Amino acid sequence: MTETNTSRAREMMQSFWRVQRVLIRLMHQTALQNDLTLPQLHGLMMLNEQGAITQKELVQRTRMPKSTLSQSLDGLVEKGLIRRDINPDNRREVVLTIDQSGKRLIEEIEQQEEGTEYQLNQILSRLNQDTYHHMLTAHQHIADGLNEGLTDCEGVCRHD
Amino acid sequence: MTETNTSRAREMMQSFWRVQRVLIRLMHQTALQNDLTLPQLHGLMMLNEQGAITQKELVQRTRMPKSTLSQSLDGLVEKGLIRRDINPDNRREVVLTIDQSGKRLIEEIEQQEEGTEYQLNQILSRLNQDTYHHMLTAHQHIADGLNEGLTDCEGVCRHD
DNA sequence: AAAGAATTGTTCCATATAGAACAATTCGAT
DNA sequence: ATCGAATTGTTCTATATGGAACAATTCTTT
Repeated sequence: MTETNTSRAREMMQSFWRVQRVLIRLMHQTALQNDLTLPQLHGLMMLNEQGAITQKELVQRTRMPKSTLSQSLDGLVEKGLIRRDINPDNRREVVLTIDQSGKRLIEEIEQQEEGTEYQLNQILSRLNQDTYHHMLTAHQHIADGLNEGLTDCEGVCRHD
Repeated sequence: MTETNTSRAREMMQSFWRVQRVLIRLMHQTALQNDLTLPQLHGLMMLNEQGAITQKELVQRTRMPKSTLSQSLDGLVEKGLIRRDINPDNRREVVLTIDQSGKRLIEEIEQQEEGTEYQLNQILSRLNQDTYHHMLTAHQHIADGLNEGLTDCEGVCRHD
């Protein structure tokens, strides 16, 4: 045992912070270069993968506050990158659909060599399988653990 | 090979995002409960470990923008948690020192059972050594890789 | 020693962010 | 059918954040 377990938290937070700050800065930069905000980029990427989903779902996936999301989407709609349609079966719900131009933009962003995504792929490709997968596993555990702590039962605690 | 390597970036970003959002939210909460902002908490914790350091150093360690830091410190000084002294040997530099009350506050925060640190330790203690260390290693690689990309030579590229 | 460059912090400002109040719709119970 | 509760999004507002201009000091060159 080379170190006490009692302050893994500290070490881990710092480790996380280091990556986090840089990552955010880069993403932000990438976003700006493409005339988007960070939440917009994040949302658009998620939409690109998921196809048509409701705003509620997008909130759950991205874990952004719904107000932030709602406002970000305005910009995306204005630019014609996505569509906001009311679900006729439940008119409270807004269904988000990515447009062709949106898909194209994401593709471009992926290809930009100065872009975060490209750079990250370079870096990650030098990481060995084990390390990479352990990292993902660890993240999963941590995210799950922390979410439990929040006692947020969204979509889980259904009372019948 | 279960998956293509080409889009690790995507996967990794999402993984990171998941943890990040929750972590920030919790830290923020912890900060608020102790009447601090997030940068203040971050700075104070760092100071607690490092002892007396200059603002410049703190910027480097936390990777916060100096403006954010400068403003956050105001609050900490007002509360008497830290001291800002001018370095007589270089009067541009401000030396930050944590006060007894600051140390005490950090200790309290560490102990708070609802606090992020406590919760994180709980979660992390359930993670096996390998996974944990791989994660740290991966983070290190990523942070280093990304920082290179920024071509920021602060404190590195000294021309003699 | 004086002028210009570099370093270190601070202040100002525009933008991003997220909580809270609000509006619209649907669901459930009577 | 109607009222109240719950769900889903939007708008409003206060705060956090970070870039850029600025001020003070030190270093370098002549």
